[in-house]
Amino acid sequence: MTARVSNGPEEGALTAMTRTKREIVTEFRTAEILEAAYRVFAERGFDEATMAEIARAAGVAKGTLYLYYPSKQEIYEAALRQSAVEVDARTKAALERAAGVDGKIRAFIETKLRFFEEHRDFFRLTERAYGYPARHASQHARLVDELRLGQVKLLDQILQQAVRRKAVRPVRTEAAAFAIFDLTRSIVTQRLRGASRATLDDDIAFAFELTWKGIGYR
Amino acid sequence: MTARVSNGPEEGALTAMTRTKREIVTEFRTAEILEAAYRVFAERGFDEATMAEIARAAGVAKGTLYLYYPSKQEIYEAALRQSAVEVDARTKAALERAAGVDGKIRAFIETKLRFFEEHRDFFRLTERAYGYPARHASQHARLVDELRLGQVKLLDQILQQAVRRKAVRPVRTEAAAFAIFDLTRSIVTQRLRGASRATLDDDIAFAFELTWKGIGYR
Amino acid sequence: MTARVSNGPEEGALTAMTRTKREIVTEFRTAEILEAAYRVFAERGFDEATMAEIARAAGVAKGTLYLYYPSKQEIYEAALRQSAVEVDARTKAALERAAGVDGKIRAFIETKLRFFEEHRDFFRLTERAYGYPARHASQHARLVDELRLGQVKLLDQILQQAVRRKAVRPVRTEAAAFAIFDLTRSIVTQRLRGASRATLDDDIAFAFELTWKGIGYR
Amino acid sequence: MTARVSNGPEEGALTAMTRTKREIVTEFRTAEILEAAYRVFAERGFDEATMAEIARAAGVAKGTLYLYYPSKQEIYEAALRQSAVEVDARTKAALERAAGVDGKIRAFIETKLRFFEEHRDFFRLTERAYGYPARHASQHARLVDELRLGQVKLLDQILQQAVRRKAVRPVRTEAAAFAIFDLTRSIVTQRLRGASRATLDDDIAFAFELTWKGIGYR
DNA sequence: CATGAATGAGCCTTCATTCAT
DNA sequence: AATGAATGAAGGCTCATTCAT
Repeated sequence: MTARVSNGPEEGALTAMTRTKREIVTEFRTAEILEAAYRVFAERGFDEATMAEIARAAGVAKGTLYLYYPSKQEIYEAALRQSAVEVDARTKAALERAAGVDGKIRAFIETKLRFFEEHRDFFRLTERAYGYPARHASQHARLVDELRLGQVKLLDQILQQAVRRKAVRPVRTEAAAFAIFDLTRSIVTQRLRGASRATLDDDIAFAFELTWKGIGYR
Repeated sequence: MTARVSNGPEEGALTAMTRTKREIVTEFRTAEILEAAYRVFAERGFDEATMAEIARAAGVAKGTLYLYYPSKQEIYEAALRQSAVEVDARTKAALERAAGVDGKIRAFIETKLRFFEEHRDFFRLTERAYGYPARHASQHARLVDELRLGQVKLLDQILQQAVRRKAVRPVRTEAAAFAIFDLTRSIVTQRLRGASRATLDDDIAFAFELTWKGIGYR
Repeated sequence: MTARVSNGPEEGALTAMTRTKREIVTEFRTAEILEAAYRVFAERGFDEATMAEIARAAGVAKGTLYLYYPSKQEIYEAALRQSAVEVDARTKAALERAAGVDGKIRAFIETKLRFFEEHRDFFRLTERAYGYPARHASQHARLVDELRLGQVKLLDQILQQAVRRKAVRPVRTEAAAFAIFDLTRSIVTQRLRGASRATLDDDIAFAFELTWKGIGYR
Repeated sequence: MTARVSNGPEEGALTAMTRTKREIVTEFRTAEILEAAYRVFAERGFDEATMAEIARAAGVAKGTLYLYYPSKQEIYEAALRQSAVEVDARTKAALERAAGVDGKIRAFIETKLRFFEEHRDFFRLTERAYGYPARHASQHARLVDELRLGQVKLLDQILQQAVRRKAVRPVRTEAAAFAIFDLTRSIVTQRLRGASRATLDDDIAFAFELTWKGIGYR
């Protein structure tokens, strides 16, 4: 990650290389484990997933998992968080590129649908997270809500602006933001369960239209 | 299960009485267990719930649970199913009473919101069900989908009629039905998480308006 | 344990019998487990002892252990405590029976030596306890010290009386009590390690004489 | 281990120097590790101590420990042995300096009390060793007994001489040696547990007097 | 020589399910 | 029919030891 200028020609270079190598290996392992955990948690859910299975999926020994994460719970949260970060980044980028309130809302819907179309595990992971056992609720529920609220806020801000500019009717923006968020989830669910026979574009158009008319353009 | 041949008339009468008693007790126990399971599963989720806890909540011994249900899994499914039956019944009744497409859709939303407002456990139980481990997926996912589809179909039929009668624009009715179903879930979720500070009536109005405008009245 | 007077001749008797039976079984199991734990802990020490081994020694399944004790740690403490209680009881009884300061000190030594001669596991269990890991120190060390102090106090009281009556020279009684206690331990250790080829009576006489001369008879 | 044949004189010199360096480094590392192991084992006991902790305390990597010792067990034994060697050396020196049977016994007690007063870790390490798991008993118990016997023999020889010279009554010398050894331990234990409020000199005097009267001077 | 990442055996504990009473 | 004691499989986690760099 960080380039280092060394004075001594060999020793410096060696040290630099060693460090970099280690960092690379660590990053690689971390990513590998997360990727595996990702798949396993999506497939099984938190409780049914076993560390043995995650290890197997990651191609490492059980003990190795604990070199990178202190507990099953933390692997889970890391996987969840990483997923969220990726979605968030994509969504934000898409929203910035898009013009107009309608453009932004459509972009939101489209990004989500396209993203989850390719990353089904991700969606299942998130989806499971909502109905999580109460025992870990304090840590867990907070995280899930946080991630969800991040997304909702993006929409909320757009809607607030839209209301101020009278681009839509004076709707309760936060509630509407939640609604749009969940409606998008709804469409994704249908697609992933194979319930929707429509094309992706059709589903995007459908979701947008429903939303756009719902919140009342002028 | 086992047929019993009785010789005398009195013994027969006795058997009949006994049977009836048994049946009553059985029904009573079954209901008691289900009610307990219901609360516990809603509180803990499937994996975190223990048979011991359910037994305690039901006021019976652990072994007794197995006299009425063959496994934890089946208790869970029975609880889920019973919940669904109750919601279904309420919804159907409300839909019958309501007049007009708009009236029926509003009734659908209202029924759900009011019902879950009072039966939070029920909602949590259902909500958890969506993210259920894949191990039991074959049995379980099918059940959850079935329950969900039952509700969606009610909406779908209303929408189909509405489209035919040109009361709404020609939307893809099934997809719209799913959307309305999930939008309702969304509002309930917000209310139950304490996120919505609006009155129940406001939320009902909000959800209906969004939907109604969304599917495009004329 | 507690007798119950029942009014109904049969039902009462049945209930009473059932209760008693259960209590007996519970007591039996508890004793059985403790006895096994006792042997295993004496043989292996706390850390090297496994629950599996204790279960095997007790003739029950691993899970059964947890029906009677909440953790390995608690089994250990219970074993230790029971041992201590037994020794204490014996010692106290012997001290009461004995006459005179010299008689009581001799009785203390004799009781210990005879008891440990027959209950070697017990001694090893206690002996191990002194060098116990610091992790559990708070709970554990306190218990061990408590047990030890109980014994030392018995001796201390005798010595105090003896000093007051000028039966021995004005020695620091508590320190002397500790010394007598540990000297007894010392002799036991030698016997148990097979280092002493003397008869039990000889060892008792030897220990007493050393002590008695040490604290200074007149 | 492996002999190396050197061709040129310079290379030989270099090798010699390298060897010396290596030996120095090896000695240094060995001492460093032992010193660390020493502290950690005293603090935690054998089982609770981890190789990682010892490595950290020694300022080396875990793997390095295995370059100097083949196993945890052997590090433990080496630490124990080294401690014993130090005590033995001190004791022998003190005994040689002291005159008369009484002087020697007093010297024995004094040396031990003073030494442990400053090296509490050492005492705890030794103390723990007595209650060691039987699994490694063959190797371990033998070592502990050996160390203990070494000390006891020193006392035994003094006592034998004293008996021969009729400086004390004709007591069983080995048993008395054990007793003196354990009585010293007892006093140390009391001091280290903070139970004794007496000065070091008082405790030395107390222990000596008890012993000296016990074995019966004339 | 030194390192520390990787390994995997092993342990405590939980809990669904069974079965004798 | 009801009980709850007993079972034992399974899982998260630790840590001594190895080995590629």
